[in-house]
Amino acid sequence: MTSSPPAERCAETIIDEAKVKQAQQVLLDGLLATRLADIFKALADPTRLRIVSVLAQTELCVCDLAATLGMTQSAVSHQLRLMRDMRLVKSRKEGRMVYYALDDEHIRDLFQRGLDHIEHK
Amino acid sequence: MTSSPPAERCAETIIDEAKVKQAQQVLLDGLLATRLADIFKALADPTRLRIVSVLAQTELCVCDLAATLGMTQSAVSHQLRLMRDMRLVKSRKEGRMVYYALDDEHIRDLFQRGLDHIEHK
DNA sequence: CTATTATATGAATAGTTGCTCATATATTCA
DNA sequence: TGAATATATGAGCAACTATTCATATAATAG
Repeated sequence: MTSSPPAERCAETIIDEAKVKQAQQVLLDGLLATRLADIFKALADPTRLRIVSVLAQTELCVCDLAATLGMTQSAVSHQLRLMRDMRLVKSRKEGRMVYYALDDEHIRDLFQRGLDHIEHK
Repeated sequence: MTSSPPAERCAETIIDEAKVKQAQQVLLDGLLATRLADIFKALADPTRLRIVSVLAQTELCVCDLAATLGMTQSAVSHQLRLMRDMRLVKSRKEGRMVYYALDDEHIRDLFQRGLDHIEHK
């Protein structure tokens, strides 16, 4: 990747200097914003949400998950890998089956809260 | 919803028929999953999160927002358009300036809750 | 009127994402 | 052992996203 240009600010006008200063006090830090975005990204896909909705209730092996969703084993497995990397789910091997379960109370909480918002309103 | 389609469905094996049936009971409906995903998508970007963090506190005109974030007016304006389409923010025109403010308590709530999770843990 | 300025927006582009298809790995069974 | 089966994964691709750049619109100032 190329190095970014010199530290040239951002040549936009400022209307209210004081307001901008104040805004910058509450402005979410860049790294924090990225980490927070990653959490929401984990839930920003219908397939993953459906997986969460099921695993919030019970653990399930990959092929039963696939059958439940009506999707291919491959598609589900790929998503599970992502979700595992994001520490959203954990897996447990039993014979040739692998059982997945939710592994993040934050996610369960955000999921439920989002759902509440949609449902009563 | 109605009776299940022809036995074919998705040619994957099922390990535990009963578990799958139960899972399908709690499985999030496709349309609902999409709508919920859209909510989380709104928060799944660092720039939008930073905008939310500022607008959660005060309204601001586009160029002051741009200055606060250190981004171009165009980039911010494009995001604001998206956020407006998602009914996340509302705008108020005053002279040649346009002031934006948060317009969704759900979002403010989810944002704060996500932030809490990151911060104390 | 013309020039300036605040905002909006279309087109282009680089980066990301979610799936399919083919195949690899690993475990069980006959 | 070899066949069957549950899962994982790499490559490829189509769709989507966030930004930039150029320009359009609209309001104000002189």
